[in-house]
Amino acid sequence: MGKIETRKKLKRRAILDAACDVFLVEGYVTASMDRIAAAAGVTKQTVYRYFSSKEELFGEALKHMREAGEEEFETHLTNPDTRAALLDYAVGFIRAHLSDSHLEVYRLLIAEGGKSPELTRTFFSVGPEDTDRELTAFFRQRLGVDHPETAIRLWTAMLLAPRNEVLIGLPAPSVRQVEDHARMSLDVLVTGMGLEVR
Amino acid sequence: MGKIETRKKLKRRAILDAACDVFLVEGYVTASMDRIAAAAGVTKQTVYRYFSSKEELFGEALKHMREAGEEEFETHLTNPDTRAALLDYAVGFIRAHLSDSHLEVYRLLIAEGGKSPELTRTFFSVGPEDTDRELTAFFRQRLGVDHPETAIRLWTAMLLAPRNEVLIGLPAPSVRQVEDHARMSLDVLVTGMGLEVR
DNA sequence: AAGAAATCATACCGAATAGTATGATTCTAG
DNA sequence: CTAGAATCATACTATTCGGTATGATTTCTT
Repeated sequence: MGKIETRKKLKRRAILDAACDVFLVEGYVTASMDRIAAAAGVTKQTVYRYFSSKEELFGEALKHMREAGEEEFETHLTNPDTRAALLDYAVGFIRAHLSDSHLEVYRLLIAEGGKSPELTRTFFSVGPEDTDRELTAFFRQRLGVDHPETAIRLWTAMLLAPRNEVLIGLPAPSVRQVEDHARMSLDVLVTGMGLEVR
Repeated sequence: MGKIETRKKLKRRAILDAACDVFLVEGYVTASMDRIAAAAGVTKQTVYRYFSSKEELFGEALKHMREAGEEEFETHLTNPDTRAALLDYAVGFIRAHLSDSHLEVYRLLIAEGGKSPELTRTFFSVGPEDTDRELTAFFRQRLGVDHPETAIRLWTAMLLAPRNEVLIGLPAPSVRQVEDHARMSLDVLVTGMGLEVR
């Protein structure tokens, strides 16, 4: 019983997967429902049985991406060695933001975000919230910073430098360069903000 | 004599101006040659007399934007007060990158840059080069930093935080917030890198 | 096995678009 | 003033795309 239910869910997933692929590669405007249907191994009518319009499919595909793309580099924050915890977190953060999937999603959202800001806002407002909370707690408890928002903001900005460079066509940094950059950013943050890393 | 030459140049400029406007607002795919022609107060055939295809027009429009959008916040670097020079430079830098025109160009390039990386690369490789050279010289001469690349990279990254936030739909910072952010970034840089601001 | 739901294959509609064609009209050069 | 150009106005072609319609076929339920 309920066999058709699971089949339905599978079809839905297949369509969403295909939609993500096609949207990420081609962008919202260029991607066609025919191509998405073909990529899902499904007829266009089937696509329309699950999603009433291209716009709705796009929105659901974005949700799908977010759910699929959740990373957990905040686990590093449990390391008792404070400096190692921060360094590992930083490297994980940078690497995640340099991954193809992250870059593609970011490109897509920035591109389409000009016309529908709510979309961009809702997308970005959900993902990082947990991580942000954990990081804030870490700064408070382990570094003794009462209001760590500024420190986190500046640190994050420094960590995102490689991603922003890659976005404008510069070559991706090597593993070694990522580590160096993480170390450097952490040092500047710690010294610059007068933090005590015991 | 040569009256027709100037008329030709004016028409060309008018078309390029219109193309920039339309491309920036609608994006490459959505923008139509009909609308661009209309915005330029010109027939589509006239557009095609000057530019052989939409793609060529897009490339020329990008060049046009770059030439039109050159800012000179590096003039602040001549201020004999070192700290004031850096602070004014920072504020100018942030404000420029928060302007609508900058944001729009950035969005357009990031969006279209996924498919044609050379375009993005060439666009960004020309503009900031002068500014970068002056800033490098400043760090060397006035701050005594032999290899200021890292410092400049981290500083720039911090300064770009507001722009990246605006890009993902967060509200634009006030004038006061921009100044505070510039001050904070400068302090963290100076202290963090152990620079001597005399 | 039989009826119902989902899916397929295919064709179609209306709108939009890049690019071309043509003939009339305006502007410039000599 | 006149010849040649640039431009205009308009229409056309071929294609693409979002979305719908239809009738056949497969898949699940009972």
